[in-house]
Amino acid sequence: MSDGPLIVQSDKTLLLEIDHELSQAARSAIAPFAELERAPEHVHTYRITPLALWNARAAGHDAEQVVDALVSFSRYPVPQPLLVDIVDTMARYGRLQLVKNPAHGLTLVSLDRAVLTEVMRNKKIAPMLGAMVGDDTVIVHPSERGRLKQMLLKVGWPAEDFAGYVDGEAHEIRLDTAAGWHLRDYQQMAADSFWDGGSGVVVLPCGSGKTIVGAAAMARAQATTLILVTNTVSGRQWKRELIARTSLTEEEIGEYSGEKKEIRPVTIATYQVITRRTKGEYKHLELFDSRDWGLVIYDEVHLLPAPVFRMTADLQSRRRLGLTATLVREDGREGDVFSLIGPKRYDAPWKDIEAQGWIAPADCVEVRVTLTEAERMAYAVAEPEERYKLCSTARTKVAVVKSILARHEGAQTLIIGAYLDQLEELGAELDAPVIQGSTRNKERESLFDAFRRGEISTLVVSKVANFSIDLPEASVAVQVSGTFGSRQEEAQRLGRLLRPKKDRTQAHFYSVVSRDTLDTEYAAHRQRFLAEQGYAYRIVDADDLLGPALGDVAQP
DNA sequence: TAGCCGGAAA
DNA sequence: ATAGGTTCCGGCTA
Repeated sequence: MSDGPLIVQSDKTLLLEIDHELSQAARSAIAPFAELERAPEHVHTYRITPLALWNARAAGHDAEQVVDALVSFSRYPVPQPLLVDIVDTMARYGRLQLVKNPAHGLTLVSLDRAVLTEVMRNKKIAPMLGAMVGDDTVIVHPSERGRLKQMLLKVGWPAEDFAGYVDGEAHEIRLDTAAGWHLRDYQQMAADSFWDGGSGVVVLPCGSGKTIVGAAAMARAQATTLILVTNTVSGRQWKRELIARTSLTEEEIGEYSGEKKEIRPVTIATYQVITRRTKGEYKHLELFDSRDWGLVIYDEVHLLPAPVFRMTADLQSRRRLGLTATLVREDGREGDVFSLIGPKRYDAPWKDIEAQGWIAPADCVEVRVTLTEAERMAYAVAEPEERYKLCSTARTKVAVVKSILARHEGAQTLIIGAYLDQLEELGAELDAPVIQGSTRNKERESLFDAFRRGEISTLVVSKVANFSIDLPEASVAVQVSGTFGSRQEEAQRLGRLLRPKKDRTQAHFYSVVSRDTLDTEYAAHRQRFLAEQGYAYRIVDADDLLGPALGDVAQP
């Protein structure tokens, strides 16, 4: 095709022309194996990475499909060396296999003698391996299963793990569908492809019911389950949901958190509490050994802290399910998620779930604010480490936030920011309560409840809202500042709005950004993940907010 | 003695 | 690279 939307370059970047009529089709064709790097107005840049290719491979795509996607949407002839490289890279996945050998236990097998020899010679890998048995098989110490996979990925020969899992202690868990609900198609598919794959990650948008996918996995496993979550409040949401949707009762579910230390057939623990150390010793490792867990679920797997990676390396014989809305990590440890939790087993584009009506459509607007002369000058002379805070917390934003609120009078609105001073100021100006880290769990619950009941219409929240807090009624969010340029943060924040609304109306997400400053740069970086999911931000001048209603602003 | 609060740690 | 969130713990109050 000579007029396709895609330009394929030999440096492994793909340029996608957004205004082309086939751009959507091309986007979904390349999404399984390419990562979005830049998303300005007209041309988006994707990159083909080895990890993305291996994920595609684990998901059942073969090199032929990848090549076909590139060739059919490409405007110019696709560089032949790139195609060869894609075929070769994809062929690396699974050349080595971890297999349980009836006589020798865990083994690493390859029909390709040279590859096996190459990795056996590697100084870091050799100590994990035992004796050769036969031409193509080497013994692996079972305790090195996870670390070996990490290393093999690092040297470019990711192993496919066929060594299987222990069943764990049996425990009856059924989905309680009597109450007139059933698994949605994508939830069923996610649970099935996780189970068939053995271990791995399911990526679904915020608000699409990831907990239910976890419950479905538990019902498949029929075994005791350890669920790891980011904080106590989210753990309690899990518990409520499991009681409502499964045969599990209150007594069968334990909370292992800062406040309680219950260990039950299904135990929900916070990452914080298990990574807690006293005198350098991990205090709560007992949790992993206290029961013969058949399944470990990692909620918000994009936030998995380093010590949990280390512990997970020792849990390779247990089935592991990672759940997240945004697999991108800001620390570049995607490879460790791949080797220790498993490949991506299922993901659905946010826009597809939206089209099916399971999440609310969202209108994303970046509002550009012009700083006052004084603010601009303060920014100009500020030390580099002060600059971001200065521009993102500029007082001029307050009036803009007010005018946005005026436009959505009566809507349940969240004001989200990263700096507490700014949030306090906004709370005072808007006469709205502020929820931050120091807000006690009890008060949080009561404020969130009041918000859910509609008694409070505006809530100012700090990074506490980055985690899975369920606020189905929120339909407008105004972001006033963020952490660095965190893509997953932006996605989580938009995610607060995506539970479908009763009247099926759309959600509104505003990002208020100071013009001509770092704020704009970071905002652009944060938007990348959502841009990849097909959320097109409109940029609106703050002054225009005083003009015609936003919905009437002409599209560029 | 339970619950609340503020500070320290990682 | 920074600010902020989380948990734990010790002191205070009723």
